[in-house]
Amino acid sequence: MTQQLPCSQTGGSAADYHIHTGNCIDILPELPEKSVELIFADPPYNLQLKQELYRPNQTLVDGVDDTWDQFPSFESYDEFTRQWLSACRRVLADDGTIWVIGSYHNIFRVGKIMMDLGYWILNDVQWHKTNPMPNFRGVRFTNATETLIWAKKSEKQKKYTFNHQVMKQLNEGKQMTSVWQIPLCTGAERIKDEHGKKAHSTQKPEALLERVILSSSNEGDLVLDPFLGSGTTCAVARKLNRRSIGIEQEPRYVKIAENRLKTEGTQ
Amino acid sequence: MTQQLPCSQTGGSAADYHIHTGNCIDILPELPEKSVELIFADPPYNLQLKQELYRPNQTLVDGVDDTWDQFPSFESYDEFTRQWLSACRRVLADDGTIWVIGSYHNIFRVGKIMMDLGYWILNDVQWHKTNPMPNFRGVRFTNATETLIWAKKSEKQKKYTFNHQVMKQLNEGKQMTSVWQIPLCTGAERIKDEHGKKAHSTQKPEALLERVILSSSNEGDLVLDPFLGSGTTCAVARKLNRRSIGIEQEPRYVKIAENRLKTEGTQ
DNA sequence: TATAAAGGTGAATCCGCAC
DNA sequence: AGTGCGGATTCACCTTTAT
Repeated sequence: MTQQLPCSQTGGSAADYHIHTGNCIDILPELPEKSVELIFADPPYNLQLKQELYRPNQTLVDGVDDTWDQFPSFESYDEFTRQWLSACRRVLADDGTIWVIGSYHNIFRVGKIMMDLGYWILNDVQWHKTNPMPNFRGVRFTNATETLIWAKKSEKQKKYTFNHQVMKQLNEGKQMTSVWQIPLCTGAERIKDEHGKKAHSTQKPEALLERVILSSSNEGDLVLDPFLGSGTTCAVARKLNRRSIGIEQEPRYVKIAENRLKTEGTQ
Repeated sequence: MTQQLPCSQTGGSAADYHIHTGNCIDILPELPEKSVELIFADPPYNLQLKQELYRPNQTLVDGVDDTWDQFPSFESYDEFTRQWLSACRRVLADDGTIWVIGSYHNIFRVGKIMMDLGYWILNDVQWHKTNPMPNFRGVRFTNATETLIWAKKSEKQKKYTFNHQVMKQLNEGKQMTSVWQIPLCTGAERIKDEHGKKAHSTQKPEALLERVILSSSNEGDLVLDPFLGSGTTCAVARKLNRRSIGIEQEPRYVKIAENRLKTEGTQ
């Protein structure tokens, strides 16, 4: 079934990747049930954009609609969140886990909906940015973290992958905690466009994905990213000998990701 | 109106405190509207601990099994949360702010409801515990944080207190970030009962409250804690010359708090 | 008295399999 | 679903006891 969808793919090795162009809410139902061992999701939290794209009854929003209550963007964002999280839960294997990253703008809504859908939280990991953007006006605390929710599919789920010893080794022989000190993705790792500007506004550091993938999947496992963006998940998955599927709606990001994987693959 | 409620109180100074015995959902409606400059709330987390946990040396972990932390369902917890947060919003001054602390068990639900009620999040501060309890079985990451949501009353609110320079001074001259490294409340600071056991299962460190109160209130301001517990908020508020109101449902905790304030007051 | 060793403990959603 | 058993599993800090 996957092959019927428009996608770029490699073939043959234990680190194959597929990239699908489109909305994950449309594409995920075409993937086989329970076929994915690990999901990493970095969903958008641009409420304004989402309000333009979705509403609870699935129709497109065009202009002012006075049937909205006082929190239209929250409601539409919640509906969007419920849909992609539900679609992810269908393709997640019964012994799989999911990671979702977000900031205080969206992570509370996302976490609440994950709980409502039956996901069972294992940890809330804090990505502690060692070089955060300062709050120039001094009106708040410098926002130095993003939150990753790590969850299994259900409360009753017995089996899931956690490579405790691998994490311990990455932490000087001591048990890894839920606080990960990792710098922002900058410098050579940050992908630039033809004008030298950053090609993607929220490119995640590979070090972050390395911890996610190493801790909660094994070699040969299939990893899914429903909001692939610049392709970090597929790139790190391949480096660590995991298979991967990426889904990305914006053709320009798909191009960036494909080029990144092609380039890095020849290195 | 406050005086008509059963409460213990001091009189006269800029650091007066009042402690009310009862459920904050019942008591808050009796307090004047918009009368409080700062709220710190440490509500039940609804931990849902379902079994006993032993350390590797076979000793039993003294978990939080208090009945006040038990809720029959997410829905009932959400309804409870909506009620106390609404009641708090009524008594909060139009230029005031609120802090709510929680863990991954509850903070996503709390944050979502805060947003729905119109609160506008300023920061999600991470209390990074320097000495957390390890994950003894090695099946998850050591849970090393609790989350504090700091919010103003509404998106449109222009004024609120943030003592940027005070925070900067507490951080070696550098802008304070949203990650606070503070140890657990242990040792002499931890209040013990007559048997030498911890008097409250979730007593917060004074260092945490100091940052909260110093950053977002001024001397003479009125601080409210709707879940006073062992009285840390009132104790720190008095030390920092803030007036305070504490509400606590459990008579045994009220006694502890009153005794703590009486004792410390004579020092 | 000083130093070392031993013991206690913290908001925790903490095992997996065979029978 | 309940029981029993083999096996893997812990960090920082404070207090108490021992040398």
